[in-house]
Amino acid sequence: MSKKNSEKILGKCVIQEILDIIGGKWSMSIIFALLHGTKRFNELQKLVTNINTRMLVKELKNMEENGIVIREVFATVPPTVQYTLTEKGRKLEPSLTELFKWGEEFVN
Amino acid sequence: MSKKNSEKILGKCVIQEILDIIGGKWSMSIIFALLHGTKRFNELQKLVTNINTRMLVKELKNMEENGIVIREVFATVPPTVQYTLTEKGRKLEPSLTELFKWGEEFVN
DNA sequence: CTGAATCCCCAGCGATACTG
DNA sequence: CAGTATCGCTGGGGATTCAG
Repeated sequence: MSKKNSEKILGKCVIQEILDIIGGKWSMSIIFALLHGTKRFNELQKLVTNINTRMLVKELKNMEENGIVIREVFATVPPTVQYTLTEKGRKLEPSLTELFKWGEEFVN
Repeated sequence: MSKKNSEKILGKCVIQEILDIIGGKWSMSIIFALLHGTKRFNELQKLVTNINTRMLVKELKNMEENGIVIREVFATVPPTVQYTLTEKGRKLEPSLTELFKWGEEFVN
């Protein structure tokens, strides 16, 4: 990492903005779950261990506003809602992969 | 990312443990600052914009307990304390670099 | 099935003043 | 210089219930 970049990070606080988007307790887990493809609300709740309805709704809404996921509603009975990662969301995969590699090596 | 890995992440909540270590508001900024080498408490406070004494102390202590940084005290007058990234800490650089690349491309 | 609405709690964070 | 010690807040997060 160049010195120029580190100045940007610390000076303009890019990190803070990044954390606003994916720093939530469940954001990264949700993104992970969506990396394998579109999921329904229901499926996400099962995949992301211990998350409750309220937080899942909240994080998904937040992620939608930040252009990380796309929300598609189908007027069926019962209702069906699908969540899909956007390009912006999918491009987080390298970051998450690196973090995960680090976790595997050093956590515990 | 393999399906096997994603199960580990979501099932055993590795992400949560990672976020416990580097999910704090200032942790990543501090690590960034330390990537260029050992820094004194004083220097860190100048480099990490807008952080206050209490939080800097707290994060550094937390990072020390998690084996991210090493704290060295010199019995000089006035006192000198140096903080240095450990191997474990330095190996976070790829993750931070990826996150930063993403931020540069998509934030704003 | 997919949320919206409430209520509530506490941990994370900030500001400031003080000390060896 | 490098922290401690207090005080206070606010908002992130949890549990639960209701609704279309």
